[in-house]
Amino acid sequence: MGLTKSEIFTNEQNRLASLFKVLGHPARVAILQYIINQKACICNDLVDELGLAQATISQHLKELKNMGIIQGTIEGKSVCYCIDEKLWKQIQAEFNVFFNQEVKVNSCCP
Amino acid sequence: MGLTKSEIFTNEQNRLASLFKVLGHPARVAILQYIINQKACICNDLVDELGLAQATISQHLKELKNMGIIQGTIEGKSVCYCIDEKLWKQIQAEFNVFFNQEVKVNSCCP
DNA sequence: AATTATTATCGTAATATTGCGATGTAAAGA
DNA sequence: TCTTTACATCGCAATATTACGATAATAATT
Repeated sequence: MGLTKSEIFTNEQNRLASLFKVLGHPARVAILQYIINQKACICNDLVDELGLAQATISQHLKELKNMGIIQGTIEGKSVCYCIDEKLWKQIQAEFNVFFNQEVKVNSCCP
Repeated sequence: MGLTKSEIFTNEQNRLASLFKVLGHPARVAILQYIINQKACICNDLVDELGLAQATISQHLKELKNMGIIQGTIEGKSVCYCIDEKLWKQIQAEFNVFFNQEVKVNSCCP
């Protein structure tokens, strides 16, 4: 046990869940907000900005990269991160499809 | 370690992350879709519908209830679950605020 | 070439999550 | 009352996540 039974769910359910999951940590929310709001491309600044160790930040960045939400470009000895705006908008759209499902009226609901 | 350092993040960041987190499991996505799409109020049917043990379903329902996304009404010996539509729309709005932040243009981004 | 700066990765400890059997509880029905 | 049904909760095992120090890798700087 302790292992999610992905095989019993639909691809859509697994996809949605993994998108939600990667956003389900305050450090990753903070990292995204920071990258979105900086004009310049930040990288190591995240370590100073958030109060987490460099290894920890790097790990969170990796998860965001794995989902394709951010991209990292090497610039000399540092790395510049930015949002993949296309995917960003697409995720929003996928979430809205989920939320916009018409909720059927149930007798027991107030 | 192994403990999320909530205290270093803003309330908004922690709030968003916990909303995303509760949706970040395919069983909970499936449960929500099922409740949304049933006209009648379902309860134990979830155990048959998804391939998970009753104890497991009950635990996922509890997490959704704790976030206020669903409500359970006792009806005889069963429980009728439904979406809290008001909160449902509010969560969607909170997500959209997050996604609609203007992404600043970065020199390094393609 | 040696040093420094920036990031990634590895290994590991602490904690959280997932899943389920067993058991408890409360209402309905026999 | 006894049994059945429908859930909730407890306790546990397996696995995942979070965090960080140490170290490796790479590029700039001296």
